[in-house]
Amino acid sequence: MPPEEPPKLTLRERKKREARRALAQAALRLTLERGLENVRVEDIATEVGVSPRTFNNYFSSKEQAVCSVVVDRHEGMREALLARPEGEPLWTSVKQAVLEQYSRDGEPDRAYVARIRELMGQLMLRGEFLNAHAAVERVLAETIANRVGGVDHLLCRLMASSVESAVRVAFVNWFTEGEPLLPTLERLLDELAAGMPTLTGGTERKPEPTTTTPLGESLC
Amino acid sequence: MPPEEPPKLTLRERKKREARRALAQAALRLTLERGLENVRVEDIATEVGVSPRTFNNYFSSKEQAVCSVVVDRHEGMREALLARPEGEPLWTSVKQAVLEQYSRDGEPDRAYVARIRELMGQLMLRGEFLNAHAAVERVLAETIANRVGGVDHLLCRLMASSVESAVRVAFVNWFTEGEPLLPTLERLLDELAAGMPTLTGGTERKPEPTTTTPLGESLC
DNA sequence: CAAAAAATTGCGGGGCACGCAACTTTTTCG
DNA sequence: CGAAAAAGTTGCGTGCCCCGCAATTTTTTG
Repeated sequence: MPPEEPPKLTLRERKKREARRALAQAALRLTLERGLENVRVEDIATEVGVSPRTFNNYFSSKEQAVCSVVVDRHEGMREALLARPEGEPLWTSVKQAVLEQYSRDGEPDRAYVARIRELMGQLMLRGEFLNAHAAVERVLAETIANRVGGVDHLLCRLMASSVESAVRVAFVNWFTEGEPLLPTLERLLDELAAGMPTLTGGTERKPEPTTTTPLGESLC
Repeated sequence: MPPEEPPKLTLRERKKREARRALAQAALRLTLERGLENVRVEDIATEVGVSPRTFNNYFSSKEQAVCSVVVDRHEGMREALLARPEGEPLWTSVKQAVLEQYSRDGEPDRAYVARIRELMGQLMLRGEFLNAHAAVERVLAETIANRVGGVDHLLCRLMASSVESAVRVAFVNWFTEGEPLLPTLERLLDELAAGMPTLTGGTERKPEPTTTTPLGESLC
C-alpha cells in the first residue's frame, strides 16, 4: 500500500518526534495532576506505552521532560522575529514577536494557573525551567544578531537575556497576582527599551566615569 | 574557663554555619578538581569529617552545595546597594553595588577559569546555578524597591532581573572568551540604563540577514 | 529480500535522597 | 551543679533514578 502522503520526514523521524511529544505531554499532565514527587518515570512510560528505559532515551530526567514544552517555544520565537518587516525598529520587532508568541494560547483558566504556580514551588523544576529559558534566550540572541547584521554579539545576548527577564517577570506576576499577561509584558518591554525611566526618575545624568576597581575578577 | 569573647551567636549556631561552609567549600573544591560526576556525596562528607547522612541535613543535593557560594553573594549585594548615598541616581547605585560585589576576589588564573567553564558544561549545575541567581535576583528586587520607596514592584523586579541578566552575560563572556569581567559588566549595565541604543538606535536598519542561521541548538 | 542502521527493551549496578529511630551534644532551668 | 529538654548527628533501610551494555525488534537501504 503506497503512502498517501510522502512526508519530508522519514517514518523513523516522525515516530521519534511523536514519542518525544507524547512523553513530554504525559509528564506534564501527570505532574500537574499529582505533583512531581508522585510521578515516577515508570508512570510516564506506562502512560505512553513504552518501557521506562526508553523514557531515558529521550529525556535524561523527569524534570527535563516536563519543561520541554518551554523549550519548544523557541522555534516559534525565531520565526516570529524573522517574519517582522525589514525596516521596523528593532525594539518594535522584538516586542511584537514576543507578544505574538505569548498570545497564542488564550488566557488560561484559573485552576490551571494554580497548578502551575504550585509547580514552581517544586525546586527541582525551577532549575530545569530556568535552564529551558536559557535555551530560548540563546536562540533569541542568535536571531537578533542575525536581524541586525551580527554587529555586537555581547549586546545581542544582553538584549535577548533582558527580554527573557521581562517575560519571566510578567509571567510570574501573572500567575501569582492573576493580572493579565500581555498588557504587563508590553509595558515591561517598553520600559526596557527606555532604560526604565519610570524607576530611575527619567532624568538620567552622566554619573562620573565611575572609578571602580577595574582589575579584579570574580569567582564563580 | 570563661569565654574570652561572648559571641552573639550561640555555640550551636556557630558550629552549624561552620559545618555548612566547610561542606560547600569541600564540594566546590572537589568538583573543580575532578568534575561533578566524580565526586560522591560520601567524598564531600569524608573531607569534612562528617557522615554522608549529615551532608544531606545541610544540602539536599551535591549541586546545591556547589552553588551555595553564589547564593551567599546576595547578602553582600544588599548591603552594598543600601550603602550607596541617598541622592545618587538609581542606575549609578546599582551599577556601583554590582561592580563592587564582583570585584571582591582578585586574580582569576587561567586554569581556574578553564575549570569553571568546564563545570558549566555540566547541565546538572546549570539548573542549580540559575536557581541561585534567581535567589539573588529576588533580594536585589527587594532592595531596589526599598531604595526607591516601594513604588512599582513589578518594575523593581524587572530591573533586578535585567541587571542579573547583564551579570550572567558578562560572566559567560568572561569564561568563554576570556575577556575581563568588570569592564564588560560596566558597559552592559550602561547599555541597559540607556535602553540598548547601540543596538536599536543610531542606524535603525540592517537588512540582509545573511542567512547564516545556525539551526541546531546544542543543548536540551 | 537481505544486510545495515537505528530504536526499544530488560537487566544490573552505582548512587542519591530521605524517613526513622537511636545516640550524642548543647542549652536551659530548678 | 545536674537533670531534663532541645537540637544535631549517625547508621540503616527503602525506593527511586540514571545509565551502560547487550540482545532483540523495527525501519531503511541497496
